[in-house]
Amino acid sequence: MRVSKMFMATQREIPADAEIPSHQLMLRAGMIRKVASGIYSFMPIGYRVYRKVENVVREEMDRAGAQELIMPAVLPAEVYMASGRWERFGPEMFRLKDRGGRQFCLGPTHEEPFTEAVRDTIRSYKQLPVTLYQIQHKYRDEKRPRFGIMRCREFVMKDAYSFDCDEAGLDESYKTMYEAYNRIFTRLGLDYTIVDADSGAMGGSGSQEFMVKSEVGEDGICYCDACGYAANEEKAVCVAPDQDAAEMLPVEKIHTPDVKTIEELMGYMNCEPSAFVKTILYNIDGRIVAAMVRGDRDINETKLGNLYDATEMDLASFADVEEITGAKVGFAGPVGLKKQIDVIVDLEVASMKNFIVGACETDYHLKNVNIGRDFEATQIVDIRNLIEGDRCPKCGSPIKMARGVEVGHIFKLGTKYSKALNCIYLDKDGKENTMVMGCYGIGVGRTLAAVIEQYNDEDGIKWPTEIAPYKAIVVPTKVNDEENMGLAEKIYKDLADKGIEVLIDDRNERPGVKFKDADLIGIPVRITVGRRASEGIVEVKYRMTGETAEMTADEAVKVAVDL
RNA sequence: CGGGGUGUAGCGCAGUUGGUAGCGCAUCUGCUUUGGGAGCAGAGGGUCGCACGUUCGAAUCGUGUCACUCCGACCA
Repeated sequence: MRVSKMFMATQREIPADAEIPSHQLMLRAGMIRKVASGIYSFMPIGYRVYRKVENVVREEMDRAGAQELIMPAVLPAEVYMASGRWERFGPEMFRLKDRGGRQFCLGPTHEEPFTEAVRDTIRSYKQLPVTLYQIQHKYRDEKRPRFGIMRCREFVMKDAYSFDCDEAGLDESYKTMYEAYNRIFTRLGLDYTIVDADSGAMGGSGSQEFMVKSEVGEDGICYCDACGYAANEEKAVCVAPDQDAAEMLPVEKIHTPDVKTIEELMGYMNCEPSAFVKTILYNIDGRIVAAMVRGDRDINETKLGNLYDATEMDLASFADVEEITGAKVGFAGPVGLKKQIDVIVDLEVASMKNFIVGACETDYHLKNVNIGRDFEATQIVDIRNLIEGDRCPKCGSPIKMARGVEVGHIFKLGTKYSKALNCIYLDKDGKENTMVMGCYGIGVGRTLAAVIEQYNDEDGIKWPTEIAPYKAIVVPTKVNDEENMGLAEKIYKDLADKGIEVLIDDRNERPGVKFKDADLIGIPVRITVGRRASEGIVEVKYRMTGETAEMTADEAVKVAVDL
């Protein structure tokens, strides 16, 4: 490809609304264009890279025995109604109507259509197991699209679904995908971690996420260097501390006018935040629930929500809080609630004695409160976030925290969808059984962005060879000089003839401009034809390392071929 | 969903007390230049997000609306 003919416009200035390196660089390199919030076009350079990522994914899925097909992006409402997800997805689902008023949506994920397809095709255990996949656009009307292609409303996902006779089969299929994922992310050159994850809205018995460690990651990762434990913050298990052996003291009511936050209370009562227990009221699918964690801890809404199989949860409204506690917001506590509600107590709180809570009376707190004596817990469970330095649930060593970008997620779904959609097969005995499913996703665009996050410098992108848009770029420094340009053209032709993806920057621009562009779009090898063109000597520069070397044109061709 | 910010040329931005719009980069032409985003001279390009209002007159003031964006959505 000739750069002079290429549909590409690089930009010198950083677009104002791009926050993270991958987003800025993709815009500057002219790889993508925003069409609306969270909706992007891929321009030629960007699309080349995108297709390469897609192909790595495709090759490894095929190698693992999965079969590719494609489902529609536009799906009728009924497809999601049997599983209950038409309602459950809520406002995240893009919905539309056809001219006859029938309801459709843009598919946010495809468990249902895949399950239907298998249900309608497979009758016998002899046809199982099977793993199907597609690389298809997904649509989710995200609350907050962010970071360019990282979190989009329209995005491309490779989603695979496995169907097995039983749990043991699922374990096998899952393992096969697990291995395929490792090959994919390794081939893409990513530094990633596999963490235990919450199965969330997908349901099911277990799942793991493939996380690319990155400052800009939206997920918190907890990991242990000592034993290798790694989990998403949402899922990371907290260990119950030792029981406080102190004697129970008599409850005291303390006047605390206008003291509503833990911080104010600390100052007022001259105590550490760990002496308090905060009682937070949630509205979980219309039901008000109290959750209690130590004053300096954070409630893990995922863990709490899972107790109730929640679809929607939020903090209770002020009105609800006042009605239930009989006090203004800020004085909620487990003692003296005006209505009978569930009180979920964090494991850690259960080990505490004589703590301070809101009194359910405006301007008062209670001191020396104890579980069992002063109030009853509905459940004592782990509902807080793990924090750096907490004990590892596996080996007890201090836990470390990092941020990560979730590029892949694998789930053991079990029979959630197969049961709902009646996806059954006949076993050896001619008996009907429900298929056991797994599902496996990779965000193609997000993975691409994650690669850039890990491979860039102040000059631009440094593509790993596997997914570089072109392997090499030939840069003649003087396009009007016959000798110079002639040699450049020869190298270009040699490489092209050998099937190497190569660019020639034949623009009548100053060398500096060409170098800047080559660096920005991140071509792995640059072959500069310059001063020593008459001797047949060129300069080879490696984008990844910055190394340069002078060599003959033929040697340079060989370098690019051998890449 | 809550709060903030911003909408002026392809990109980044300026525009004073209201008087029909400017800078840098990019683009086009010419000459010079040619190893890290060149110089000079010239040129083209804007319903000032949209609507309504105030006014003799609105990019500027008011109201509404849309879009984009950031923070928060851990507060008891």
